[in-house]
Amino acid sequence: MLIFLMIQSQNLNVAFVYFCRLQKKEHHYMELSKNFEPTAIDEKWYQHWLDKKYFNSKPDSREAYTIVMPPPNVTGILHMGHCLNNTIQDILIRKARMEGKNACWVPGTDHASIATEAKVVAMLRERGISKSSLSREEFLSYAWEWKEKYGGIILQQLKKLGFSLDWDRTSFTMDKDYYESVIKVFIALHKKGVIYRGKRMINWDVKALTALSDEEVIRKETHQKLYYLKYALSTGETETDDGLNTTGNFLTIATVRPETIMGDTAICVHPDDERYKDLHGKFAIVPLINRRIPIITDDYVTMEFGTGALKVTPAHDMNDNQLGQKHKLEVVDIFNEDGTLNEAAQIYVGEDRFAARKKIVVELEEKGFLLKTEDYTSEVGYSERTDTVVEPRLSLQWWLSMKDIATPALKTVIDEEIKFYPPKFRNLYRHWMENIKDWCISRQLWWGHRIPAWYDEAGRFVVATNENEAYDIYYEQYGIDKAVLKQDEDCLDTWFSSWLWPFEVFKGYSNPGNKDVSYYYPTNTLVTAPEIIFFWVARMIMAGFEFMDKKPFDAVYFTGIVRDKQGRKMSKSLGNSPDLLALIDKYGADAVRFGIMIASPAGNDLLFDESSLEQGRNFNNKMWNALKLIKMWDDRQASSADVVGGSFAVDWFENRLSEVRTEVNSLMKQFRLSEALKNIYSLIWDDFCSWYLEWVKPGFEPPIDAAIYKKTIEYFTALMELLHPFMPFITEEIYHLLEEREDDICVKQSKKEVATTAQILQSQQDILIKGILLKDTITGLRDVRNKQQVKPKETIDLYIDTKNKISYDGIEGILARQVNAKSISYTNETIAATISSVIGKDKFYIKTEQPLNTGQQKDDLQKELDHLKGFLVSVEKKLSNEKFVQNAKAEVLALEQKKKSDAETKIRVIEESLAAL
RNA sequence: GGACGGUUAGCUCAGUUGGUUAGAGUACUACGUUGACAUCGUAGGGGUCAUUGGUUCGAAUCCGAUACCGUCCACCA
Repeated sequence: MLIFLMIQSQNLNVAFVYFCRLQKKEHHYMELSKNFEPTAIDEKWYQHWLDKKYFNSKPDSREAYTIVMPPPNVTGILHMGHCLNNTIQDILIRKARMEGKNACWVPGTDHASIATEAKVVAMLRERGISKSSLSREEFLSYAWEWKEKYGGIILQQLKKLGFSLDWDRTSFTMDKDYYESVIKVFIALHKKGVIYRGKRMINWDVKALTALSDEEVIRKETHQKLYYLKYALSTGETETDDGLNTTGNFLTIATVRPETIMGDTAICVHPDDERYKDLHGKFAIVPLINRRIPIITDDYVTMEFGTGALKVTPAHDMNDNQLGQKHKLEVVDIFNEDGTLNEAAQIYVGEDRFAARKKIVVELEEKGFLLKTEDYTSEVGYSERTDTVVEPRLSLQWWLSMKDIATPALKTVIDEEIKFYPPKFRNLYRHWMENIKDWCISRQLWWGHRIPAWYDEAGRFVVATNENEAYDIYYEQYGIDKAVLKQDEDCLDTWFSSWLWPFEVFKGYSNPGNKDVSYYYPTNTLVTAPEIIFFWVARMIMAGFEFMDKKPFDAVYFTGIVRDKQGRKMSKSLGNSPDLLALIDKYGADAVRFGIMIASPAGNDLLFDESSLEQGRNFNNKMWNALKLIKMWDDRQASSADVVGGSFAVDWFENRLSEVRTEVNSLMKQFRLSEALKNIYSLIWDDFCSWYLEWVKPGFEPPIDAAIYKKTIEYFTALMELLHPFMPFITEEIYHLLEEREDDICVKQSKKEVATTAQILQSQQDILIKGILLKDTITGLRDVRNKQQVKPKETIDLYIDTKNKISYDGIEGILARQVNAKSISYTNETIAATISSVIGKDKFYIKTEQPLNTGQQKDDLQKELDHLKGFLVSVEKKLSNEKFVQNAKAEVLALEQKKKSDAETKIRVIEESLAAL
């Protein structure tokens, strides 16, 4: 229609030009989809980056920036924890890469002995094969088969999120070299005398049939019953007196584990407990099995708990065991390794411990030994891997003495040579390290690093790299050459291999001093979950000092725990973990990365909510549409006329950009990534899209100024660079769509920021301040229009009453356009028949065609007047306070005085307006 | 039982050495679709900063106590 009219008016030339622009617009519109469509774009760029080998790192003259990825279990599938963890690492790595560092991020997997062995056993069971029917070699070949098939799944899934890992360096804790290093480490520590064998109380997993370290035991509040049992008192007075005759009197004890009474070898009371004073040194008789046991005293016993009498079962309780050692008690082990009762129990032999508990309670009650039962809640240990109740058990295991190894590792964190973020974890670390216990490193499993110890038939053993060496050492040590040696069946705790990770991925132990390890080690940052601070972080620090003589990393960033909307920890058993791959399909990788980062405050847990992913997707679309807008502008017909004051917009944005860039850099140095992202988000959405683009947007008719167009492309590019570490795919795509480019944003070197916040020049400050004035004025006038129901399309005439006309220099054009004013003029007098409003210190009159609603205006002005008067009172109160004037700093005082005079000016202006109405 | 952390808008969080009558995102409300975007725009409402006592001219901020929540550690059967 417009074109038709133009032709009608014989303005043929203009019409023709306009028609061409329309065509061009149409063309661009077809080129770019309505919204950002991530799937194909993500795949395209990831492949491109791989083809270009951008993620591959080799030692060179640049500074290295190294991160070793915490290796996920080979059994793992991608979950929210991985996503959060690795997104953070990717952001740090990509940022470093763009800052000109040689960024190296090493991927890999952990063999996870218990978890993997459980998976393999389950797989075999499905095929109808039991583990016990297989030889070690047969089982391991199934396990490797399983690993080859499923062990890489998680790494493939990580690629979907765009992680810039150096895939050529992919490591596995059971790679040949790695395996050999673990064995060598064992031998070295054994030689040093810190690895030893010992029969001790350990946490036993009756399902996995293996020892667990303390850290692998999860304590959970558990509802139980406390049984009060009567033990008959024996007439016999001495140790040798074997009479089972009873005095007819009883002693009552309280226990939650009645099935262990067959293992009782004493009853213990507090020496000061008046109730039992006459029983010291006497004997009691265990119900049902009639074993006579001594009554001993120890101040370990709490008089107030239960009856104040404790049954002592040294084989089945950590504390009882210690008591037993102290008092040299007999140890009666009544359980098999699978948690069933053995011959020593005499009764219920072969029954499971919990089945036996039920039955024995019934029998005790029937025979009159059960006095009463109470409900009781206490913490019970469960196996982290199999979730069965852990059985304390005496067992011969391999141990690593920790005291000496821990010393330098503690010091380095206390001295902040290794920094923890957030720092609160330092205390936790210190406490654990100061109270460190020896580490049980053997596991009764096949999948893992086999303990390099060989035994003869007499139980004597040697530690050696291989069988031949074992025979040599054995001969040397015992002078026997005809012995038959058998290797230990057990393997090492998984963490005994992963504590070498930061240097062994560079073959730092197997090939000491090689080029890679000297270049990349110590690594820069470790990003991990606080749950494994003891399992892994602490031990890596120890290994670093023990084997490399250097700390493994400069900083540790502990991520939060990912929780669901209700604050519950995400877990498989709760089923509240979303399907990450489905989310990536739905929202795209960038949106997932955005969503998880924006919701992840530094040092806090992350409450995952899909709505933050939606926010990420919307952000993608916003940027996509900004791109479409810019592509519609045509720079070829540019004039140099600055029709709408675009040059102010250009200057202003330049300064905003540099301001935010400085802020972002500073936040990222402090690992405040979520806040950095918020700043970038707001810079793009608010400052760039909502303000800048609107300010430079050409009208329908005039083309955009060539210089402004060029600047706009430059700014958009800079924004994409800033955002790239967080959202790599869309930024790379837009980078290439903005202009024809040879290079990629992925490896683009960002400008070095020289200025710090303090160094921002006064002229820059002035521009930023003017920007604030402009925005406030626009917002204020739009508010007035809204309240007065002036239709958006309706133009106004604007009159400004200001003492400082110069402050509107260069922004009048933008202001007029943004508030749809057809004219702006200055005045010192009240303009009749207008809407008046006070914004900042200036007064505005708006002339419209609309009938005026003076009531509404009066209300608004009155409201503001009340607020200002209240404000003024508080300021005056402060200023009339002598002590304040005496004590406050000069700046503060000046500020208060300025506040006062500003408020007074505004009040006067508003009062004038009110009077005029 | 011990240690540490937290409590700010309906929700998720900022708030730098005490100094505008406390900010953001999201949710909410009103208005608005002709050309980047309704997955959007414009504007708005919303908080006794957990409670309480103190220090100070001045406290969300520093100190003490209380309550609640969380995490870790610990041997009360």
